Amino acid sequence: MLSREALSGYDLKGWMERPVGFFWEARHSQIYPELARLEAAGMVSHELVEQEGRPDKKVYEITPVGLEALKGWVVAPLEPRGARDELVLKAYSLWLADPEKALALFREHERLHEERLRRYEETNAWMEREWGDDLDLPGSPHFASYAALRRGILNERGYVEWCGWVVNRLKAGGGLSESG
Amino acid sequence: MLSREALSGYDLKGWMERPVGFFWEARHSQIYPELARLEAAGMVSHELVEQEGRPDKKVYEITPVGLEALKGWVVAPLEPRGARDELVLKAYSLWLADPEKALALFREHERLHEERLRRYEETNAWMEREWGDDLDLPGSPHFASYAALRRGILNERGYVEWCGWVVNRLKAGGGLSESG
DNA sequence: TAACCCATGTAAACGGTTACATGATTTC
DNA sequence: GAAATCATGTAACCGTTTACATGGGTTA
Repeated sequence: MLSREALSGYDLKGWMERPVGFFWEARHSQIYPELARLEAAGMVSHELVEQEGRPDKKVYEITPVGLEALKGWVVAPLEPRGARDELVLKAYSLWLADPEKALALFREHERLHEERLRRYEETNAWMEREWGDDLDLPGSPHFASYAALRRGILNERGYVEWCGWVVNRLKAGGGLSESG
Repeated sequence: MLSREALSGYDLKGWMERPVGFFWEARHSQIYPELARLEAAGMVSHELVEQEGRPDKKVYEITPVGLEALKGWVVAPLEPRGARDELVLKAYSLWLADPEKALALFREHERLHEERLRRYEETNAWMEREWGDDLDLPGSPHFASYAALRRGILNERGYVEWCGWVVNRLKAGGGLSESG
């Protein structure tokens, strides 16, 4: 985020909510110590900006050292972490569940992911309208934002489809495995 | 897992690798203390099984108390955690990357997820062949395993598609945002 | 004889969350 | 008068990972 523009800890927290929150999140209690740590490592530096009518803020920018480190990290090899999705974990124990309650749970999550998908697709449309040709240029930050969003959309689509599938099976469902 | 059959810590570790590892993972260093904790809480109990030619083992089974707790947990509400996918995080900084190296990274992950997808689909075919009609019964553990696997498949499909999309953009890519 | 499987644990470190803590300004 | 926004931090806790630790049996 700091490679795109200079931001305060509070700004970073805000970015975490909307565009970046689609694929990463962090609380302010993680952000502030991390900024201090990065500054001690020479990756970022800050400037105190005095404001009127609101608290002063520390605006951070990335240093040349930090930028080089970031560039290295981007293309560094990465072994994919094993997935950890609690709803899928619940699905694995679904055979033990009260069918009514299970149905409600999966319907709720279907709705939730449909809502997310809708928001992502709105953002997608906004990006295409607003940023147009930049989205074809891999050297543009707009392209990078768009790429991250695309992943979110495909993920949510799959999730909605899956929840729908589970809901249908539960609705049709023949009760327990042996009894009628 | 213990609600399906009685297992040792080592067995649980094994299950984590193949069928369960598709959606959850845990190291043995987490499993053993957790079993002890669950036993202290009355959720599971163990029996020492002596073996010849190999170390003795502790076989754990779920208690009635544990089973009730599990049934409650399955249908308990769950607020979805924000996604944390490091490759998507890298994608967000892709505009800073050496295009050659970025291409290699995403090609590698495309391959990796294609491979996973293939394995999942093989397992899927195996389940349909082997378990047949059980897969329609929400009260059957086979149905639950199948449901969890379905999520993995949809996820991998989306991932492969996304990596392919990024690779294509990088191949076509017009270099930096302003220069030629 | 080296590597791998079976089998079970502990200790230190790390990343992240929740809760604690403060306080002025603006909006409802 | 209450709630939300702006703004920054710390402390305790918790789940997880990495590394440490042991040791017999089997397979290549």
